[in-house]
Amino acid sequence: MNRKAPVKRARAKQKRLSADDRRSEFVTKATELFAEEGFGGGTRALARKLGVTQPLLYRYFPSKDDLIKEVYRKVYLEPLEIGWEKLLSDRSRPLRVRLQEFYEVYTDAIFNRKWLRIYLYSGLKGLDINRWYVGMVKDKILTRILRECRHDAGLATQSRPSAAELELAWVFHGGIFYYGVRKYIYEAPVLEDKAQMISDALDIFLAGFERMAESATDRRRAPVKVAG
Amino acid sequence: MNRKAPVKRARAKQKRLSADDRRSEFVTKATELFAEEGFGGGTRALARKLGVTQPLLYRYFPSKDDLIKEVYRKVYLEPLEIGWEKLLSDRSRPLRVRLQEFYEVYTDAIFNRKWLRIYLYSGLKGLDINRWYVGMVKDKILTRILRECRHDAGLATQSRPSAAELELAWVFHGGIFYYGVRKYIYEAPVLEDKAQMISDALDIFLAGFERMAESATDRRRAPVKVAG
DNA sequence: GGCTCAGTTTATCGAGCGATCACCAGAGAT
DNA sequence: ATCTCTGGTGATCGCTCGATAAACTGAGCC
Repeated sequence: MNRKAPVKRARAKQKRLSADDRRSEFVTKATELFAEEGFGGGTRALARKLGVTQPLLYRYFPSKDDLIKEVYRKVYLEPLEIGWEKLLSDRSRPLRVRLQEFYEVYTDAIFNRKWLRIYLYSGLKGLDINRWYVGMVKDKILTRILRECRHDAGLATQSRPSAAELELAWVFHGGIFYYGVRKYIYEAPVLEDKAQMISDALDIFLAGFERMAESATDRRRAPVKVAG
Repeated sequence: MNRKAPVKRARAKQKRLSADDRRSEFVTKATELFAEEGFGGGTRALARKLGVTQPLLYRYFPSKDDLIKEVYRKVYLEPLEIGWEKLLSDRSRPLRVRLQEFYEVYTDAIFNRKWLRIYLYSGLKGLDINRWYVGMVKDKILTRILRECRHDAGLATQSRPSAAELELAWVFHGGIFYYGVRKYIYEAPVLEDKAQMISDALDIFLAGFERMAESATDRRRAPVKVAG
């Protein structure tokens, strides 16, 4: 399977890669191309990026759509490699520190032009994988964060967070996410210190959570349909 | 200029609209089409939506690109019709109330599938008009909000907000914006009471601003490069 | 050397795209 | 009734797209 060093490396014009290498090269360059041009990017432009001809693509993928699916898989699964559970749930460390570190590594993983653009393009296509990712963020990140917050505040542990809590977490999460969009999609000037931005966002989120927890039963304004 | 009621209305197949009507019909339907399909949407599909033939488009627009520009103009200028300045700067009303109302009418204007999708598509194309809009949000909304916040907190009025303040406001604004994205782009379930979401986001933003104002000089964590 | 097999290219197809041009048709003025 | 002006159509051009089929080529094996 693994091609073993063909001895004569670095030829002038290296053609004839191993099947595995060529295939992953297609996926990599396709990710770059689609990130810039959208999924309307052409197979000929892609081939040009690899220095090969266009029909070669069809030796490795039955259709352009299959290539796109592979790009999705790679992009969406990449940032999941970090050990989220451990980071967020390790109660031997202060909550504040855990959250700070989690969002630093999470944004390290997704705050780049390639990831964000592919994510937005696929979101606009309304694909299932996008919905899956959003659900994953909700279940694996936000719900977990809220559980830790409740524990930290000495509140009863709920199996699922309330809708209001979840929305609070979403607005917090979305605010951080939008920082990446401003920087890498809109290319607008942002506060360069990302860790500081996260820290400030955390400050107000945690303060907001405490406040919500304190006034859980005696909300100043009319409560809506919040259960309990 | 103004076509005067052609008397015989409501024909079975109303062809032959006035030039003005047909032109704006093209823009309207093109907005819908491009919102769904992206700007790669075809001129034939557009013509089909109007019930006319494709070459007719070129009686009204020199090229597809010109049509797209018109769509941009319409979409980006639409939400600007609200009287922002008055809403935000009317100091006879409590700040909290002003902010709540502003974000309610602002999100009423932009939280719909058409606007958000066109906005994201054009943002991905990296067009000048998008940068212009982001700068406008910064100057006309966030800067103004921060000025009112500083006034409300009894702080000295600055000509321009600090980078940290601005980032705080951006994260807040982005969090609200992302609510719209979740609802209309990702079509994910959201807390349906939009006003409540805004209210909660405002709570934590205002609390965060106060906190930042209080501890402006004696930050608990190591200050970074914040001026002053 | 000659065979084989896998990676690559050349040539090409049919469909769809944006755009152009000559022509058509119907309402209003005369 | 006829003319005219203009909104609208039919046919088509050149190009690019995704995809296919057949031919080519070079490394490994006998």
